[in-house]
Amino acid sequence: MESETVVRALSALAQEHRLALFRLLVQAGPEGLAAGAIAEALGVPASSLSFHLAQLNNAGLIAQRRDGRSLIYSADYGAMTALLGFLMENCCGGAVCVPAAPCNTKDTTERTAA
Amino acid sequence: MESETVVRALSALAQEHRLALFRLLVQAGPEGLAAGAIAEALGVPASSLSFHLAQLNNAGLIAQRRDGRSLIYSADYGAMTALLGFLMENCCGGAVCVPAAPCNTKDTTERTAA
DNA sequence: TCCATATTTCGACAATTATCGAATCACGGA
DNA sequence: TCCGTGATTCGATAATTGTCGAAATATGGA
Repeated sequence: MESETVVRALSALAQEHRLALFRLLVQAGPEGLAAGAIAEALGVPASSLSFHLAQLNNAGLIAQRRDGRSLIYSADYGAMTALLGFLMENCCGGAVCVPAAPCNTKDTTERTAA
Repeated sequence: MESETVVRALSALAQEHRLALFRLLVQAGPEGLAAGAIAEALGVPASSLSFHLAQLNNAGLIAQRRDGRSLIYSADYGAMTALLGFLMENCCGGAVCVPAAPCNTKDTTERTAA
């Protein structure tokens, strides 16, 4: 995982609305939520939400799929796992002290084993 | 751990120089590094570095102590652990799937067990 | 085809952030 | 006390980010 990728992911999460949004999706599970439902849950105007969704999507933290007229967003657990792994990777002088795979979800992306 | 605290911590890490700086301190261990040594290692002007150190310090991610004329900075493993714990806390529908205590270091601050 | 709905893109503006030289502060040694 | 060094604060500037209404795009149904 590259440093630039990590910075983008951290930047994406480093904002009240987006942090709340991401956590909402994490809790919603793989089924995800429609953009409209998220906007209502967070009390954010649609255009603002769209901006934040784009940020998270660009950072690779969430996935997008279409269902009829709705766009469904869901958290990418694999990306989150990779991020946490990176942050821990040099903890205690280079030894990974915790298995960097918190959840037994089928990762949608690479696992960055190296 | 409050959402605002988390955002501040993530914001602090969401910057190339600060991410590199924090990781440098994490690798340096509890002994830490003097500001000057960090500036040289990262190739950043002293005043710029001071700004970034203040950000990380304000976010509670690093600790500061004085040794003669030098100010020594070191990573706060407890804060990092708390942050990772928060990010995982609602993973998989509310169950913490990994013990949120990656390292066997004596935490310098509170452990936020709750 | 035409309309209604779901969502994004555009555009303009306010607010925050990063940068870094110069000035200032803090400490130790002579 | 006075000087030198390590580090921070100040101040000005450039760049990035967040906000949200209005307009545009995409899709399904009549």
